[in-house]
Amino acid sequence: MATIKDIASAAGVSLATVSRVINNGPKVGDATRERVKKIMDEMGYRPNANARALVTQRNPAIGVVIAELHDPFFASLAHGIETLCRTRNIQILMSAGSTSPETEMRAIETLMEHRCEAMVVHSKFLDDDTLVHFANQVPGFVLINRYIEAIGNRCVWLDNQAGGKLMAEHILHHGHEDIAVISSRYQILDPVQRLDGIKLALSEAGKSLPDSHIEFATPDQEGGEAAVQNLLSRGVKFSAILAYNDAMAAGALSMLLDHNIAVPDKVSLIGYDDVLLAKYCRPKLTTLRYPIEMMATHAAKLALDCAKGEFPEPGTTFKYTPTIVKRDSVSRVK
Amino acid sequence: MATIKDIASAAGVSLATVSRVINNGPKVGDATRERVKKIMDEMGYRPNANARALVTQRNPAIGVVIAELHDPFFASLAHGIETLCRTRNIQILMSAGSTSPETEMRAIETLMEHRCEAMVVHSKFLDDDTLVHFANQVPGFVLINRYIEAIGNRCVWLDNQAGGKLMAEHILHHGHEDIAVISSRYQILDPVQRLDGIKLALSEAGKSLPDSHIEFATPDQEGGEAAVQNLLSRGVKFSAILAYNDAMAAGALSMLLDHNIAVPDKVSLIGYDDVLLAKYCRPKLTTLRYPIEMMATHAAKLALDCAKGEFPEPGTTFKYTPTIVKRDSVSRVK
DNA sequence: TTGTAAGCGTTATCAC
DNA sequence: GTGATAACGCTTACAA
Repeated sequence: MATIKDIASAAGVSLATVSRVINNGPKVGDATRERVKKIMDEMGYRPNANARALVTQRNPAIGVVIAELHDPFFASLAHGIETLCRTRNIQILMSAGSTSPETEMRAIETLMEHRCEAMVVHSKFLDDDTLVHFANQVPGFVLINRYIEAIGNRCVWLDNQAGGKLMAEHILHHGHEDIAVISSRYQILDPVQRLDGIKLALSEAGKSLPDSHIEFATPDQEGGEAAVQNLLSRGVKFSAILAYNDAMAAGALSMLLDHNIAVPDKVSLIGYDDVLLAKYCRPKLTTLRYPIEMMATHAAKLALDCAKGEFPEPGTTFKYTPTIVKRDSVSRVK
Repeated sequence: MATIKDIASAAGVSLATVSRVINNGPKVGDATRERVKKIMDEMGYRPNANARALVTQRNPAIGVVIAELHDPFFASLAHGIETLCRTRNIQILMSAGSTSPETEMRAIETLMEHRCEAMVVHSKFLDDDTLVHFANQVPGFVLINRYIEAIGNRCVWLDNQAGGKLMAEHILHHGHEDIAVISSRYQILDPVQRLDGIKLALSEAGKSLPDSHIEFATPDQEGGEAAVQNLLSRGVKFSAILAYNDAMAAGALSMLLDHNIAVPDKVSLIGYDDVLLAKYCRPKLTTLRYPIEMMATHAAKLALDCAKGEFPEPGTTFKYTPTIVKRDSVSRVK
C-alpha cells in the first residue's frame, strides 16, 4: 500500500508537502497541490490512521462500551451515538461490553490502548471508584445511564425513581387499589430505584406495597410470563401490574391473555422504556418513555466536547426524566 | 501516559526487554520479568495500540460496515459478530454505514485507513466492481448478505428467492387464491429476489400475480400500514398477504385489526426475517427465519481466516436458505 | 512556497 | 538473557 513517501517521490516533492496537501495545510502552491492530489488518486493512496494517531497523540474515533447489541434498548443507544458520528464523520470504536466486571474493564482498557479521547461507557458492573479512576485519566470519558457524583458533569442518566413514581401515580389515578409489581431479579441499581419510586408514590397516597405483590424474574419476556404465572398461582389479587420494562410487560400480557384475563378490562398493565415492541403489542402498551437515543446522542456530544477540554461547569447535571406514554393497556377500575 | 521507555528506565532494563515481557517473549529471565510486570502495574502502563499497529503493519481489530443499528435486523447482525469477537477477544471497529454509495464508500475507506485486515461489509449501494476492487486490496474482506461471483468464496448470503418461493408455497398449501404482496419500495436486490421467488411459486402452481395485488412502500411498520391501506381503498380482494419483512407485516397487522379484519381468520399474513417482534405480535407472526446472527458469526470467522491467508477453496459458497417458522398468522382458507 | 529532520511508541534484527 | 538500533508512516517545527 502506497505511503506518503511514494507519493512524494512520484510527485517530485518532499514528504512535508504531501502531508500538507493531505491535511489541507495552508501554504502550498495550487499547481503542486493539484499535481500531488492527482498522483494520490492514481496510486490509490490512503493515509495510515495508525501512524497519524501515533504522531498526533490523538485518536479521532469515539469509543463505545455497551453490552448486548441485539437488545433493542442498546441498539437504540448505539444508534443515537451513530447518528451524531455520522454527521461529524467520526469513527466508532466499539468494545463489546459488559457481562461481568472483568469484561467491562477489558473493554474500557482496549479503548484506552487505542488512545480514544472520547468515550461513552455503559457500565453496570464496575464500581464507582474504578469508573472515576478511568474518568480521571481520560477527559472525554462519559457515563451513560448512571450517575456518579464525583464526575456528575460527565454523566447522562435517567431518573429511574421518578419513572417508578409516575407509573404508580398513573395507575392510582385510574382508581386501582390492588397493584402488583414485576421487577428484575438482577439487583443492579435500576430496578431498585424504579421500585423505590413506586413505593414512594404509594406511600404518599397512604398505601403500601406488600411483599407478596412483588415478583422478581429475569427482565425479559419469559421473566414476565413467569412472574404473572407465580402471581396467579399464589392467588394474589390484583387489578394492575407495573412491569420493570416493556419486555416483561409483553410477557405478562401474553400470560394474562392465555388465562383469559382481558387487558385492560380486567387487569391494567404498564411497561417501562418504550421500545418498539410496546407499539406492536395488542393492546398497545402504556409505558414510560426512556429517551435513550436522544440521551446517547447527548452523551456522544458531551464526550467529544470534554475531549476537546470543554467541560460543562461542575455541578451541571444531565438528568433525563421519563414521561408517560398513554396507550391502550390501562383502564379505569370498574 | 507511561510509555515502554518509562517502564524500561524505571526497571533499569532496555526497551527490548520490556517489549519482550509485554508480548510474553521467550528469552527473558524470571526475575526480570516479574520486576518489569510489577512496575508496569504500578505505573498503570497500557501499550499504545496505534504504535503497535504501525510497526507490525497489522490491525487485529475486525472492521464492520453496517447501516441503521436500531433496525433489529442489523442489531442481530452486529450481535453475531460481537459474539465471535468476544470469545476471541478481538476489537470491533464499526464504521457507520450505508445510506448512500458515498457513505458506504467512506465507511470502507475509513476501515482501510486503519489497516483492518479483516472486514465484514454489508453494502447495498455500491456496485459489484467497486466491491471487488476493495476485496482485491484486502484479503480479509468479506461480504455479508450479498453474493458476487468474482469473490464468491468471501460472500455469506441468503437465498432470498428461495424464501419468497417458500412463503408463497406455504400460503398456496393453505388453499389461498387471492394473494397480495407488500414489498419494499427500495429497488435494491433483496425485494426483487423475494418477489421473484413468489412469482415463481405461483407460476409453478399455474397462477399469476397481477400487478394490482402488489404494493410498494417503505420497508417498515408505517410502510406496511400504508400498503394495506392502499390495498383496501383500491378494493383489492385478498385472503392472504405476503410481506417483505416482519416490520411491514406488523404494520399490516395493525391496519387490518384497525379495520376489524381478523387475522388469520379473514386474512392470513406471512412476514420475513423472524426478528424479535414476530414473536411479540398478536397473533404471533408466521415468518421466514433469516439466520442472520449465525451468518454474521460465520462471516466474521471467515474474514478472520481470510486475513490470515486461509481462504476457502474457490468455488466454495456460503449460501443460507431461509426456513419457515409456523406461528399463528396463517390459517386454511374457509 | 517548499524542504529537512526530529520524533511519536512500538517491534524486530542484530549483536553481545 | 539482554541491549542497541533501525524501521513503521506520519506531522510539525524550523530552515531555506
